[in-house]
Amino acid sequence: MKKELTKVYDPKEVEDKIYKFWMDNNCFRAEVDSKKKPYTIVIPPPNITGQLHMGHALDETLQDILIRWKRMSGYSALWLPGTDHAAIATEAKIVEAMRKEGVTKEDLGREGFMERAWKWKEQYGGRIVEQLKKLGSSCDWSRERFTMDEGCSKAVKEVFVKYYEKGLIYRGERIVNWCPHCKTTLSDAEVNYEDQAGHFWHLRYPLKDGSGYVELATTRPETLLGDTAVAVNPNDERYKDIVGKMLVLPLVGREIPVVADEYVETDFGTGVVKITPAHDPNDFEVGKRHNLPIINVMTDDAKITDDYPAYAGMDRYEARKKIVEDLDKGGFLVKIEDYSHNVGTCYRCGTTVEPKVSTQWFVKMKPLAQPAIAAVKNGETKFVPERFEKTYFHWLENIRDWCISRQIWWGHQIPAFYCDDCGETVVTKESSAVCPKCGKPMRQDPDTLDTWFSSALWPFSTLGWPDNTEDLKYFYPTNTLVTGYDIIFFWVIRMMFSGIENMGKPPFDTVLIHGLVRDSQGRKMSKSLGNGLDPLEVIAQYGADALRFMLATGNAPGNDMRFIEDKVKASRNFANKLWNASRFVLMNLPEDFKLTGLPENLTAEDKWVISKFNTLAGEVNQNLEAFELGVACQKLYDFIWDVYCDWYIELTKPRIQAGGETAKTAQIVLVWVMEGMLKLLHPFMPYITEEIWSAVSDSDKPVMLSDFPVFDEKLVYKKEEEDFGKIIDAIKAVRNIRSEMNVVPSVKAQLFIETADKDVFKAGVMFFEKVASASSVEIGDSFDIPDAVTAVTHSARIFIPMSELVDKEKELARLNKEKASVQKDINFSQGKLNNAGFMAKAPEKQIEAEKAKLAKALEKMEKIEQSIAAFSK
RNA sequence: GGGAGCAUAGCUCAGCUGGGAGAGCAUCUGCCUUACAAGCAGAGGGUCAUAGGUUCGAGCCCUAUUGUUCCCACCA
Repeated sequence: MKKELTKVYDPKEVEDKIYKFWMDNNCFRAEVDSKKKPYTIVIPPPNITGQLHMGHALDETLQDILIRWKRMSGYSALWLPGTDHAAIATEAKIVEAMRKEGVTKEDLGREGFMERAWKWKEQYGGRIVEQLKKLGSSCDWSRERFTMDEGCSKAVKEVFVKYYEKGLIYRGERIVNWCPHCKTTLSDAEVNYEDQAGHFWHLRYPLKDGSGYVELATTRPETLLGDTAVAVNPNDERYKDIVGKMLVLPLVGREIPVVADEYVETDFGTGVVKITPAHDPNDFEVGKRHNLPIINVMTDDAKITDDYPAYAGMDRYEARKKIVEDLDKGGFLVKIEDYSHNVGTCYRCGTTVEPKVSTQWFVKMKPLAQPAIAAVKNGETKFVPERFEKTYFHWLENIRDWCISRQIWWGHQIPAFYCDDCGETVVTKESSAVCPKCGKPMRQDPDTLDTWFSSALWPFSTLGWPDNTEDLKYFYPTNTLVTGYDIIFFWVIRMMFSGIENMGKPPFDTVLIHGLVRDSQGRKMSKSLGNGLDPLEVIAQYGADALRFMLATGNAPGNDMRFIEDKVKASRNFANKLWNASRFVLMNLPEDFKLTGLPENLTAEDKWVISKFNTLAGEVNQNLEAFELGVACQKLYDFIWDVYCDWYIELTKPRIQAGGETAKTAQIVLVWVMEGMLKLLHPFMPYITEEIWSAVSDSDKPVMLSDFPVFDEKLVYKKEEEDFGKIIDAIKAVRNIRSEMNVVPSVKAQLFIETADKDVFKAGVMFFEKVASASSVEIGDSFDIPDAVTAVTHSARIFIPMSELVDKEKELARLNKEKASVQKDINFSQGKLNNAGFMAKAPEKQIEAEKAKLAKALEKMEKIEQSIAAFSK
């Protein structure tokens, strides 16, 4: 029944096969099951345009670890997958592809374009999904969703209409962020600010009455065309007299007033600001306060309009050059300074954003933000790590209305209809509308919604909302949202208020935030730097388990991490180690072996390893509960490598050789602990654990559906752990001395163990022979062996008679050095125990531990002194 | 201008609610010991950025400083 495993673990041979096995057996499917508690994660839907990158790999790994753990812990665990239509990004990609064929959007028309876009989606939208599978992601693919599928679209319309009716969505003329390249508006979150080197042009505008000039400075001289005022601070004595006077706008000749506004800072520049309400957010506000006209001077692609023939058709930067030239010629240019300032750019294409006044749809944020703030304040939803709550609060407390209309076609078309005759507006879930006033068919708003409008609904739209489905009732609110700190603004916040507003409950109880995966030098991975590492290539080389384990290990929540190939190698080696351990176990089992349970006749080392395993199980659960996945990884690594492989397996070798009952027991414990390790490790390394499980376990269930081990009071063997620790200490002491003396393992030596724990050590004799190179072992109350080296532990003195190798002086020096070290320990412990403050205030447990330490040290000291005395004779 | 993170072994990083500092890699010394050389056994290496403070006790808590990274913000 047990099958042979190859000598080296080859992930390529295993991964696809195992994934198919899981899929074929419907292992990822989560059912609505009233007998179980639900545990839900919705995937941050990757863009259909996307390629899997390391950020995804980290994100998916963390989610898969959690979902597999919960699934094994008896929850009905749903990991709901899907993709995002990524409005602007996708449209840009399609348009680009069309451009290469010489086709434009206009050529195809809206319907033709959409048809093409859907085709593109069918062709490429599944690619990222297939890539996710390579990681081992245990998503319930039967529930896969897409932000533009029928259900999500229905949810979007429902929400839009509801918000509109509640006054939470409105249409209005505002200044918005406009990308002249993508030719669409952007939300505030989609604008990146970067410091750019520029100039400060000092200009002067003549007073109409000819009494002189006003000097001001600007970073954007081309906006002069749209100036409708000049502003000064009302308290600025210098300009008191000219407030209310008229100026003549250079080059244009328009007459504009000087207004007084608090917004102007007296001590910046000349204390005079030109006001261009159509092309600057602040100026727009000033304009509103002073009832200034709004003059748009640019087209959608940021060229000067035909209203200014001298500059018409010029790009804004060309126009800037020309205008400065003309100003200079006209004597309006005073000076040019170098200046660096913050410029908003499009998050997608990097083009400098042009603030622009236009009529758009907005979500009123204040009423939505308040409950979202409250939900985190009162602990309904918590962030891990907690510090990200500050970011969350700060953003929500300062939020402005959300511009949601986009001038592109790929997305959810805004469900608003206009009557071209009477101007009536109707917002409806229906796909067409007739004007309630004039009875004529209405025209739908051509704009589409911000892509985040639909992702905001993801935690409930994917569960069937607005229908009250079984899924929705059972799985909502979801539990853990796992995402990078870089999209808290875009997504987490919007899901929070959407969930609260539409479902009455926040969409998740925990937001687990992770950092970025950087390259080995700490730089952000990016296409332009070409330093991105393809997770699929890493998987091909080292295996998905190795990549996952590397990403999960040593990564604290919220912190960035570097991708270091050596770490992947270390994880790969770990997988191989486990693989070989399982090979050892398998090749030492009888044909008819069947694991039934732990037998009565466990030895000290059996109980030692079982007890340690039990501790591990408890800790791993605790760590996962606290989202300390990296710590859990480390503990698993240490146990499997050090405790199980380096110690326990070695200890079973002499027993298996001996045969009989002790061999049988060893075999059972080997398999029992192995199965437990496979279960504990499975969420982290799903493939290899499943593969080994299929060879080792008699269970008819895959390991991914087995029960996750938990701490078990019955498996605590304190006494045996301690006893066996004495043997380990002694073995280490012997090895240490032999190694220091450069004695090769093939040279065996007699050991005489002087100890009060004779029974404990008697049980360990074969181990000294096997792993401490002993030719024979004698145990007694006291020995007197001249010219022997002594290894000393707190529980034993071990004589190693190797007179030909012993250098008396060196040996004395070694013993004295050890004595000094133990003396230090004694002093330290005594110092503490003699400290009245410590004795009075430290917890009882701490004091007991200190006393125990001191006792051990004193025992050891006594033995060292005996050895020194004997040796000095 | 506001806010946050980070600073621990040569390198990359862990270190949970404060109880004598850990891992991987690298270095050094031995070992092909029939699961594994992607391995085994040992060793060396840290004033936990600096200065104060709280505490019986500080890598961990508080304050300041320095360096560094990032986020937010309408100074034209």
